[in-house]
Amino acid sequence: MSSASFTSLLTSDHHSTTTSSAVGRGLGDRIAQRTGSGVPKFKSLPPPSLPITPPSAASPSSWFAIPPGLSPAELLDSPILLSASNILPSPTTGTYPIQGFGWNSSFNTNQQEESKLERNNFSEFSFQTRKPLTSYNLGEETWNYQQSANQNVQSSVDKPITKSEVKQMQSYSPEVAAIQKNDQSCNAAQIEYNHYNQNQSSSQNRKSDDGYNWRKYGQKQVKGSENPRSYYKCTFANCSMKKKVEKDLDGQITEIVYKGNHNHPKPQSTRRSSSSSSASSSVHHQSYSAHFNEISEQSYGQDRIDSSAATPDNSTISIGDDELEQSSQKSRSVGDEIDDEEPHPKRWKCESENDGVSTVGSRAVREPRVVVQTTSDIDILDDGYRWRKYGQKVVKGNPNPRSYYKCTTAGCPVRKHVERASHDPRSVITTYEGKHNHDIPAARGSGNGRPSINAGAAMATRPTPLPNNSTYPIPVSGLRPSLMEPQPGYGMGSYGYSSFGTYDDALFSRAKDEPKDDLFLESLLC
DNA sequence: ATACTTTGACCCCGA
DNA sequence: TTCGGGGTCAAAGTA
Repeated sequence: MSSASFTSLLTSDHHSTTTSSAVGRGLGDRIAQRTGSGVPKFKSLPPPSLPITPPSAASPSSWFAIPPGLSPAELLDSPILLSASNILPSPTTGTYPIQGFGWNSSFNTNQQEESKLERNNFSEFSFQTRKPLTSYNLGEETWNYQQSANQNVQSSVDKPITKSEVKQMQSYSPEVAAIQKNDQSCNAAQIEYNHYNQNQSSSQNRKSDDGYNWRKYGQKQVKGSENPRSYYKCTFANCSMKKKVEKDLDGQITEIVYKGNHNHPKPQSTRRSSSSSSASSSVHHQSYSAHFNEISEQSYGQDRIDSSAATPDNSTISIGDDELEQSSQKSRSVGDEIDDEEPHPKRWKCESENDGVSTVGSRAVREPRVVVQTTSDIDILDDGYRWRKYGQKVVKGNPNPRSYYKCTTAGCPVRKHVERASHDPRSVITTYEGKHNHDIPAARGSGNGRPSINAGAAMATRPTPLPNNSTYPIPVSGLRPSLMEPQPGYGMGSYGYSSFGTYDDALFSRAKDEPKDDLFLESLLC
């Protein structure tokens, strides 16, 4: 949970043994062993990921941009996999998008490819490299980090991670588990979407198959969208978990927003999926689903449920299985229906505000935006301060909701709001109001300021503080504020920035929208 | 009879 | 202060 743990994990490339040693023969060790380097566990872990693009809607090209002459198989072995293009910060948290490591290919994969996937557990990482990797060179330090991530992922590809390894990691490395938690929440949320869609299309089930029982308590037509929004509460006694689901006119989910936390284990399924086609995929899915545990465990999982049958020992592994399996099944089953013609990628978002890890990405229409809001509504967001979300609204002239945050430090007047730009849905504008009258708070449970992966790179790209009430649309990509170390005095100013759904988008949007930081831009484009 | 969904109305909060 | 809209309630409807 602690951001410091996050930091340490991600900066421990060459020191990973300090933590991995405790993991025993866990994933980290094995990867480190194979790579000869440490394992930044967070990124080396199987990608959490969301992006289970419904094949029926998503163009493969939206996930794969395989250079001419290269085959997917070659790409699997290519070090450019999981490039920075996949690592996109959240507009609010600035944290890396889990979907950057998306499993898209996994879920878009046909059965022929499946054997490969089974051999290479992590071959389902997203290949969302729409532009040459060089475009994403954000500077040496950042790049090094990415390389490190790539290496580790590559290593993962080389050797599947076993369920036991996953469990070991979870058991012995709480930091990893904490990080994974966020990832999985996103992953699982996306999975849920697919699962949901699957059931919708097949049986018109109205119940979402995230493993929990939900009671619909309202539906509303929200402004700025033709899609009705349904409100659900978890039916478990005293559980505060809610979710909002928006569907388009076709009944496809376009957005899922989770809020709160389940205060109970996921109810045990009373109907296990017995889909035959996925024994194998289930196996390989176990590997990564188990990596990213808690939220997913809380929020998503097995199919039909019986609330009364909740089990405390609710294995993440088993939880993930059905969803992954089924989403995978669906992907396979409709793989031929992939729509290459979707002209306008639609945003999706997955974030766990509570833990400061979120994802933002671009995907094809019909993929839901998935947001996970945990109960505290307080978090260390992108800038190192703690924010309490106090509102959200769709404002006039912009169909996109604006999140409103207050700094949680007593007496501090600073507020900010975040919204996706109406003129360019790929960009998110954060506007700060006021000045912090205090230093950046220490991260919870740690002496460090906030989640940080690469302080050096972060500092090199950190936006210049702006005057009050500023709106400063610059891409978060590369800035990765949440990865930045606190800087004395930084918090005394205010600034804003915007982020973009895809790395390449960010680059070009930045070029267009943010001409101020030429050096930064150059570093991106060189 | 029970469980769940639908839907109109109301409340609250932020613009 | 007003207004609009998101979120919620709860009665009615449905399976």
